[in-house]
Amino acid sequence: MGVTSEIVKDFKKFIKKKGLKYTSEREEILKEILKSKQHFDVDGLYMKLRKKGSKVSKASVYRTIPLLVEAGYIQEVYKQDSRSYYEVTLDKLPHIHFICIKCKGVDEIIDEYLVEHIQKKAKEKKYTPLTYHLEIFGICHKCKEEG
Amino acid sequence: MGVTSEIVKDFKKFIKKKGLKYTSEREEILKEILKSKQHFDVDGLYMKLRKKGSKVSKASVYRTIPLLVEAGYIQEVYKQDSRSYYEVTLDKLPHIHFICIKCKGVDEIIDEYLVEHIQKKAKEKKYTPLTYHLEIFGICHKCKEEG
DNA sequence: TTTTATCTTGAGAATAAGTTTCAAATTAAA
DNA sequence: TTTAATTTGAAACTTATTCTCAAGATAAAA
Repeated sequence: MGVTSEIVKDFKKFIKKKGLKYTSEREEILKEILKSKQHFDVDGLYMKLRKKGSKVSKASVYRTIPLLVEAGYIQEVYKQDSRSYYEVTLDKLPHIHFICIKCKGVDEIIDEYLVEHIQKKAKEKKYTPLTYHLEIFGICHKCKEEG
Repeated sequence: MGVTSEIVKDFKKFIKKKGLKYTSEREEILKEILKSKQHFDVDGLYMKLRKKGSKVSKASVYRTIPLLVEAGYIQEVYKQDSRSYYEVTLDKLPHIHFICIKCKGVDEIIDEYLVEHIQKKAKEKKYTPLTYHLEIFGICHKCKEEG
């Protein structure tokens, strides 16, 4: 059994546990998302589904995403121009985004130390963390050299 | 001369340098923002101005904020429900924001350990960090208990 | 299988933050 | 002043996301 079907099975269990109903639309959306290897937004995801003949509505995409976030399969990684971008949570490691204020370039690293640190801090505050962003705004090496 | 009038003077210089015109609206908005001791959003700031009799428009508030960000007096700290929140840039210490997705409450802590850690990571990437924010979206203790 | 209660769906309307438009007002240099 | 350029307020516009609701799907129970 592949990783995808494993996740699909778990998602079904998750949906049931919440007293919700497992639908083909929810499964379709999850499967399409699992194929994405990069950041995605609702519009792009919806387009991809439509192109392959899916009849799923944009409203359903919007409704399914919070479930997938809650289940831990995806997470919001950043917002840009009032649009949210998500990615598949392969591991639970948060990304650090280095955003250069000059060239607008985004560099991304994964930081294992941060995971534990955030879990610890959240515990101190009695928070249940679902997703988190760390953005560092600054100047990249290249722009620094160019003055 | 107080800190505020010092900043106002600098802002005027900044505006002039950009070839723009220094207006009473821009000064009014800056002064009101400098009074804020917490996060603020455009709507709240606009309300405060109106309550004290200001005739400034919301459009002008929206137009002035990017200038103040560029000048370095304020920074965006997080976005929630497609609304941006800002704060006065007093020090460069990063805050950790715990944002409850249910009650919308924001809890803030300052984490000195994180400062060093980020400096280290930035150095590895040859980045010159200017400011950074860590936002943790989740569910607070109170909302968790309430189900 | 049929019933029944509940949930979900699609389509489009509604919402709301932020942007844009434009004529009138303001700025500031000459 | 005069004049050219910028800014303003008000309202229209844009657009991501949410909401509404009737019709359809799900699943537990009969």
